Amino acid sequence: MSAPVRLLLADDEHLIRGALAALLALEEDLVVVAEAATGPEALAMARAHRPDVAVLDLQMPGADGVKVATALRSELPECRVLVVTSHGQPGHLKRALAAGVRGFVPKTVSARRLAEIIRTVHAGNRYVDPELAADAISAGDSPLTAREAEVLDLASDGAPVTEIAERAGLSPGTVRNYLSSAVSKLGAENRHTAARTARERGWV
Amino acid sequence: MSAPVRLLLADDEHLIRGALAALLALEEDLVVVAEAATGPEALAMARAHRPDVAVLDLQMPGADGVKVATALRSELPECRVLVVTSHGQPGHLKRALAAGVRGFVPKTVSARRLAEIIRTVHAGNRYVDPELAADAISAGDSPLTAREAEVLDLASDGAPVTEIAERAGLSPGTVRNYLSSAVSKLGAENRHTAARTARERGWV
DNA sequence: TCCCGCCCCTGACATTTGTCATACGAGCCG
DNA sequence: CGGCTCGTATGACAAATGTCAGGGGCGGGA
Repeated sequence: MSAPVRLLLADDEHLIRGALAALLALEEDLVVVAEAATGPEALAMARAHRPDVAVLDLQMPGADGVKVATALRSELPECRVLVVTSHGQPGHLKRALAAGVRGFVPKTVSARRLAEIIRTVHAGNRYVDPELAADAISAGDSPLTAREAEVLDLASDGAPVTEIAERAGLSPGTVRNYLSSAVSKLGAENRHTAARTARERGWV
Repeated sequence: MSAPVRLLLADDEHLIRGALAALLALEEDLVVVAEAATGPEALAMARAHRPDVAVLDLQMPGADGVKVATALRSELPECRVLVVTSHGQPGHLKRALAAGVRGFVPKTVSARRLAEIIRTVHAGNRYVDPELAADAISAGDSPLTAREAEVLDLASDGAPVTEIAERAGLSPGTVRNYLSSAVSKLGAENRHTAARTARERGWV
């Protein structure tokens, strides 16, 4: 038998992380060499322990899984990254893939299945949960231009147009135009629903 | 030694649920007698197995932990309920306590700690995570009247006033009045931010 | 080269909001 | 009973927003 796969586990929920570590430890060919509760901690641990596969939660304080993956890609290219997510939005999938993530799975999979996927990823293959992939494909590509997306993003926390304009360095009229076209492209009722659907689809 | 504590575990994330079951099984006085992935399933399992303590995730498809807790309270009053949450909002805490939940903890606790808390709850005591409790206390009581809260809730998905008025069976002018007073009470910029802060504080 | 799409802006308009004053009935407390 | 708050409603006005119709400038592809 070859050397075991060395894992880094990063999740902010202690309960989950510990439980996961325990379950994965049952697999003979897997060994958890490091754990982290935050994005920066995950990076530090990765540098220190150089795992074969990093299993990252998407939502972590400090820096999310995708950010960590991006950093890892340049610092430790030989370390494969597998992202695990609670309630997966397709938008994150796209971002994750762009960041060089090799696997993307929801937490609804079983531990046994996760172990298999870890092996798959370690072998150099990719794995994306079929359901999440379908969602991402059905969401399609963003019809929004860069500016429209930016403005919509700034609008998503309910700020008034003047503030958006200021933050984007645009004239208020321009902002309204972008918002208007974004809303019509998304078939939304108003900018708030537009912002939400754009976020759901991963277009912002 | 007395009989072991019989547990129901409900969480939609298979990974977590399985891992949790495995960890809790390590404790000699705890035994997981049922697992569920959705709210309704949790209820059915509880009816069938009559556990001593139900450990419920706050977020589940079908019916959330609080809804399940409410149902359990009337159907199986002798079953203690412990709610576990990923990223706890104080609002849910208040709702949960009102529903007769005996314990409320974030998933950042360790498995060992969780086991202790399960024992505490089983003994008839209450346990609320200190940090979450502090948040809830600092959030205070809702300054909103029932109608204001209702209207704000309907407004939270970005619907226009006319639609809110229709859905609430009110005149549009009245809706605007309520919205206006709610916004000023919450010190918000507009109804959207007001709706969000109200939701964060658990006032809707 | 010319055209087209995107970016940025302006101005004008209709509609939707937020805000205020005011009103009336119901229920509650002193 | 007399005030009080709450729910409900109007009407009016100001401000914000959504929608159109333009018009430059710039870069990339036919």
